[in-house]
Amino acid sequence: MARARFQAPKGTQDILPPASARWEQLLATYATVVERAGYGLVQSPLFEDLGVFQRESEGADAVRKEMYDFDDKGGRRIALRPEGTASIVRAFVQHQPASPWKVWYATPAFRYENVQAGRYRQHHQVGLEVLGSADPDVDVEVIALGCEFLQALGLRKVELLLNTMGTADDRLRYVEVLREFLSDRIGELAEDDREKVERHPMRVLDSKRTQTKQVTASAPAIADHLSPESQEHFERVKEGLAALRIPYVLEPRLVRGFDYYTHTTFEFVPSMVENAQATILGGGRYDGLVEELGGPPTPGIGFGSGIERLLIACDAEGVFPGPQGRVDVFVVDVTDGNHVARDLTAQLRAAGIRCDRAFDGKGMRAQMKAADRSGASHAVIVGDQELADDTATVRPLRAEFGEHQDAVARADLVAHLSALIDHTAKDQT
RNA sequence: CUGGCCGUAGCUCAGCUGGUCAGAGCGCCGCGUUGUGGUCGCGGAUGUCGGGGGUUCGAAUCCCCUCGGUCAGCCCA
Repeated sequence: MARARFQAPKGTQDILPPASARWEQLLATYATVVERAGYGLVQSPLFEDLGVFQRESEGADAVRKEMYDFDDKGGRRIALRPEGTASIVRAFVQHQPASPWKVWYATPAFRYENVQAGRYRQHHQVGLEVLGSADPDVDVEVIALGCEFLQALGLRKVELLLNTMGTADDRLRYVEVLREFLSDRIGELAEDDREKVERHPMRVLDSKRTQTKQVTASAPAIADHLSPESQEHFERVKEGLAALRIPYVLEPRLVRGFDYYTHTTFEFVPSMVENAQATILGGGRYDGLVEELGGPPTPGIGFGSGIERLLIACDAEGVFPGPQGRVDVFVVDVTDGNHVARDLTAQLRAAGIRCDRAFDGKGMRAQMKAADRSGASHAVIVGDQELADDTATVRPLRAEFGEHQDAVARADLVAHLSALIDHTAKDQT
C-alpha cells in the first residue's frame, strides 16, 4: 500500500459503493413510510448551542462526557448533535409551528465514547417526532410507523418491548418504592451497581450484570404505581397496538436515560443479533422536554433508529440485500478513438437508460470484463463493422438472456434496450 | 474512562521456541482469442510485517510505549 497518511477517525467509517447503495435504499424506504403518514422532513444544523443538548437531568454528566463540544471562534459553546430529538424540539420552540407538528429526520449523531459492536463515535439515525398532542393514539401511530419501517426492510425477527414511565409525579413515588426495595438487597447487587441505588435507582433496572438482574427480576414495576390518568394512557396505547395487531412484550425494566421521558417508552430489539448494543429503534414520550428548552408546556413523542444497527440486524436475518447493479447497459467500443462510447452513452442516458463504459482505450477483452463487473445485463458493442452498418450489437451478459446477440439499427437501439430492461425489472419483482 | 483479544499484499489469512519468513488463496493487470465477459490455462504487479523505541551478531517473531481494530462494562441508536 502506498502508505495512507490519514485514516478515518476512531469510531467512524467510510461507506463506499456498493455498500452505500443499501444506505440510499434504506433512507428512501424510511421516507416513503413516514411521508405517507403525513410527516415532513426537517433539516436542522448539525451543531447547536451546548445547552440544547445538555440539560439538568441526572444523565447530564454522562451526556457531557460523551459530547463533542468546543468553543467556536466567537466564543460560543457549541456541541455536535449527539441525538436527533433535541434539535427538533429547539426548532419547534423557535418557530412555533401549528400542532400537532409531525416531522422526520435523517442525521449523523456524534458521541465521544468507546467503540463497540453496534456503537460508533459517528453513527446515523433516522427518526421522527410528534409535538403538540398528548393523544395516546399518537403513541400508537409512532410505534406502528416504527414497526412498518422495520417490516419494509424485511425484518421479521424483532421484538417490541413496551413500558411506561408514568408522569414525573408517578416516577417520584415509584422511585421511593424502588429505592427501598434495592436498599434492602444492596448486598446482592453487582458491586458497580450499588452506588446507583441512591443517585438513580431506575438505572439499576437496565444493568446488564447477571447478579443485578437476578435481584431486579422481582423488583416492583412502575406500571403498578401509576396515577389513574397514567394508567388510562397506558391502557389506551396497549389497546391501540392490539387493534393494529402489533405484538409487544411488557418490559418493566425498560427505562430511558433522560429525565424528561414520560409515559410510553419502547424499543425494538432484533432477536438474531447477539451484541450487547442491539436496540435498533427506540423512543418514547417526553412531555417535559419542550418546557426544558424554554417553550410552552407541550407534549411530545418520537423515536430514533440507528442505521448501522438496522443493517447489522438485516444481515443477521439475511434480508434487505440492497439494490443489485448500478447500470443496465455497458457500452463496449472497439472503434478508433472510442468516440462512439462517448456519444452513445450520452444518448442512452438522455433516454433514461442507466449505462456506463470503459475509458483509457482498453482492449475489447478488458472492456467486456468491465461490462461484466458493472452488473449490466447487456453489453452494446460497436466496432468498425457496426459503424459501417449504422448498427450496434446487443450482447446479453446474464444467463437468463441466453447467448444470442442481435445487430440492432442505431435508430432502434433505445427502444430495443428499453424493452429488454423493462423485462428485467419485471423479472426481479 | 476501565479491561480481554487482535494488527503481515486491495481482501481473508499462514509464518513453530528470534537465524532464506517476505508467503498462500481470492481480487487486480496482461496474454492464450489484435471483435466477446462470466469458466479454464499461463504470466505479472503490489508489502518500510500498524507506527516509534528497546534487547540482540541478527526481530514480522521477545519487551515497552503509541495508534488502530474488535469485544465487554458504562451509556445508548
